[in-house]
Amino acid sequence: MNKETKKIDSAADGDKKQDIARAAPTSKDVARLAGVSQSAVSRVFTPGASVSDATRERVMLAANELGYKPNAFARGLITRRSRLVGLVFPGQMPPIYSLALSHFCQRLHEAGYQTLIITAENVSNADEAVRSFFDYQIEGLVVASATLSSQLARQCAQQGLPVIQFARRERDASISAVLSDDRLGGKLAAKALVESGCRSLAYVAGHQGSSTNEDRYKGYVAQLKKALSSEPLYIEADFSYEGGARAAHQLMREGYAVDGVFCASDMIALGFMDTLRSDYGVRIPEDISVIGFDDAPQAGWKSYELTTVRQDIPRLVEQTCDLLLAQMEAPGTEATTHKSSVELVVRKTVRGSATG
Amino acid sequence: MNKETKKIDSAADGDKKQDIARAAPTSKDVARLAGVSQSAVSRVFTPGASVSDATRERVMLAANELGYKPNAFARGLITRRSRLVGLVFPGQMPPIYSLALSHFCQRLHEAGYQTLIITAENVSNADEAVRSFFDYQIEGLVVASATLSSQLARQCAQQGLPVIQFARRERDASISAVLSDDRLGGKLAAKALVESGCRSLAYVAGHQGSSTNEDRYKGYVAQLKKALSSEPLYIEADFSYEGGARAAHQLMREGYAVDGVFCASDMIALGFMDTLRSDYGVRIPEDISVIGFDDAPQAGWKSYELTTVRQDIPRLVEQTCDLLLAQMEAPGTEATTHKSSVELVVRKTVRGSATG
DNA sequence: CTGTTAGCGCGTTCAC
DNA sequence: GTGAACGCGCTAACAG
Repeated sequence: MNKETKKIDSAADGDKKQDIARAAPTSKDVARLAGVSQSAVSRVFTPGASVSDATRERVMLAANELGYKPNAFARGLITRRSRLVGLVFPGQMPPIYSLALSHFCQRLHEAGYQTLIITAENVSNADEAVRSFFDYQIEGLVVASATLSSQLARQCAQQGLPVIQFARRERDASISAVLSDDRLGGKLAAKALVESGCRSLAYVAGHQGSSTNEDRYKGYVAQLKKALSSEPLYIEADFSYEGGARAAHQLMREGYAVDGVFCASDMIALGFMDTLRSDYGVRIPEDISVIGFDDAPQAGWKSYELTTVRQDIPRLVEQTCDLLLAQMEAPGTEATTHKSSVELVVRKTVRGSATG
Repeated sequence: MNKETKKIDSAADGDKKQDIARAAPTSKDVARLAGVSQSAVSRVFTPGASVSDATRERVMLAANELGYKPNAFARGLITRRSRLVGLVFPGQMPPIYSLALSHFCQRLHEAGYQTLIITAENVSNADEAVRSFFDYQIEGLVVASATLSSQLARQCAQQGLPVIQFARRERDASISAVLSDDRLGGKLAAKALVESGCRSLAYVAGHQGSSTNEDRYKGYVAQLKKALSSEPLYIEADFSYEGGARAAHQLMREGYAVDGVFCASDMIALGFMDTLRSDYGVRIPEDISVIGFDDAPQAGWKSYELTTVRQDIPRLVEQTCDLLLAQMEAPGTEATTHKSSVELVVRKTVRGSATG
C-alpha cells in the first residue's frame, strides 16, 4: 500500500510539474515531492536551523531532482537582507580600477554577496544611479567614482547604509574611506627627485578638486619646500594619457626649464613622457626625470620603465571589503578612514637611480 | 481640542515613524498619508496604470515627503520580472573589456535594468557564479569571459533565459553571440603585411581554444595561402603583454627569419614589440612589420603607433544589448550570431604604410 | 477610476 | 523536530 499511495502521488504531482517545467520550482514543490511541509524545506536551506538528518536528506534529494534554489527576492523580502552590495565606478576606468573591480567581485562573492554595478561620470548621474540601487535594498555601497552629493551621502547615513569611498575621500570625513597615503606618495616622489639632483620641479595635476590630486600635490610641495625652499610649477591636466600629453605640450610651449616632474598618475606620466620624447626629442631621464603614481601595469612596460609610487590595489580592496562587511554586520558604526602606506618603485625614469 | 487630537495623532503615528525612521517607507505608509488605498499608490508607480491626476498628485506628494520608492524585491516577486541582468567578465580585463563594461552598465541602466556582475577565470568558477545569479532571477545574461559549460548553457536555454556571448562564440552556435568578424580581421592583416612586401610571416597566438584566436588565425592563414602559398610560423602565447614578450624571446631564440607578424591582440603586439626593440634591437617596421587586433587605447600611444584591426566596442555593446533586450521581450527566440565588420587602422608599424 | 481581495515564495512564530 | 498559519511589500484581478 505504500507503493500505491506513492504511485498516486507521483502521478498527480508529477504530470502537473512536467507541464510547467519552465517555471522555477518552489519550496512548496520540493515539500510535496519530499513528503514534508514547506517550512521543513525552508529550514533545510536556512543555516543554523534544526532539522533531522532524515528529513534533510529527503529534502535535499527532492530539491536536487527539481533543481530547486531559494528565491532570493522572497527571502530578502522577509529577512530584510538582500545580500546585494552596490559598486559605483568611473565611466572610463584607469587600469588600476579594472583591477580593483575584479578583486571586489571576487571578494564579495566569496563573502556571499552579489555585486550590483553602475558606472558614472558626473555627480548628478552618480546620484541618480545610486538611488536606483536603493530599490534593490543594497546592504552596502562602495564608491570609486565621482563623489556623491553630500545630500545623498547624508541620506545613506540616515538609512544606516554603510558607504565606503574607495581610493578617494570626502573633505569632511563623515563618510568612510579606504585609500593610499597620497601625501606620503607626493613626499616620496619629491625626495627621489631632489636626491637625484633635480632642482627645477614641476607637478602635472590630475582632476582638479579630487582628494587624490590635492593630497599628492600637498605632500610633494611640502617636501620640496623643506628640501629646496621652492615651489614646483603646477601644470593642470586630468587623470589620463591625453592629459599628460597636453601638459607636455604646454610645458614646452611655455619654455620652462624643468628637470624633474611628478605626475599625479601613471597614465598622465606615460602621455607626458611619450609627447616629450616623440614631439620634442627630450630624453628621459637624462634631460628630465619623471615619477608617476599607481604602478599600473603599463608603468612596467619596457618602453617606459616608469619610476612610480605604488598603490597596493589588492590590499586596498581587501581593506575596503573588510570594513564594509564589518559595517554591514554592525550598522551605525562610526565612519573611519583607512590610509595605506605606499612605496616608491624605482625603475628608469629618474636620473642616477638606474645605476647598476 | 484640535490641538489635542493632533498631538495624540502625531504622538501615535509620528513617534512610531520617527522611531523606525530607519525602516524604508512602504506603499501602505504612503497610502495612509495620502488618504488613499494602498493599490492606488501602487498604480501611481506602475507605468500605464489608470489613475486620476488628483490622486496621482496627492500620492506623489506623500511619497516624496516620505521618500518612498517601490521595493524591487516585492515587485519582482509578483511580476516575475527582476529587471536584473548578469554580466560575466574575465578576471583580468584587457583594456577593451573595461571599456565594454562601462558601456554595458550605461546602456542597461538606460533601458531600466540593473547590472549584476561577476568576474571569473576558469569555467568551473564561472559556472558556480552564474548559478548564484539565478537566485536573483536574472532576466538575461551576457558572457564575456570563459565559455560556460555546455551543461549550464543548456540549462539556461531550457529555463528560457536569454544568454549572449560577447566577443566570442561557441562552436555549436546554439547560443547567441555578438562579435567581430575575426576571420576578416586576420585577412586584412595578412593583406596589409603582404602588400607591404613581407614574405616571411608569423602569427603570435592568443589563448588556445578561444574562438577569437582560432578565427583570426584562420583568416590570416587563408589569405596568406592565397597570396603567398605559404603558411605562417605559429607562436603560442596568451592574450597579454607578457605573452607577447615571451613570444618575442622565443622567436629570437629560435632564430627564425621573419619580416611580418600578426598578433592576436594589441596587448600581445605591444609586449612583442617592446621586447624585440629593447632586448634585441630590432627596428619596427624596418626589420619587422607588426599588426595587432582590437585598437586598444594603448595601440595609439606615441611609443607604439600600432597598425591594428579595429573592433568597434561601443557598437558591439550596443548590438549585444539590443539583442538581449529583444530576447528578453520575446523569450524562446532562436539563437543568432551577429558578426560586425572590422577595419584596418593604419599607423606606423607596417613598412611603407607610413609614407607621407 | 477606485478600493478590496488574493496571492508571489519564503522565513518565522507557535502549538503539537 | 515538525506542520499550520501568518506576513514581508507589492501587483493584478475583481467588483463597485
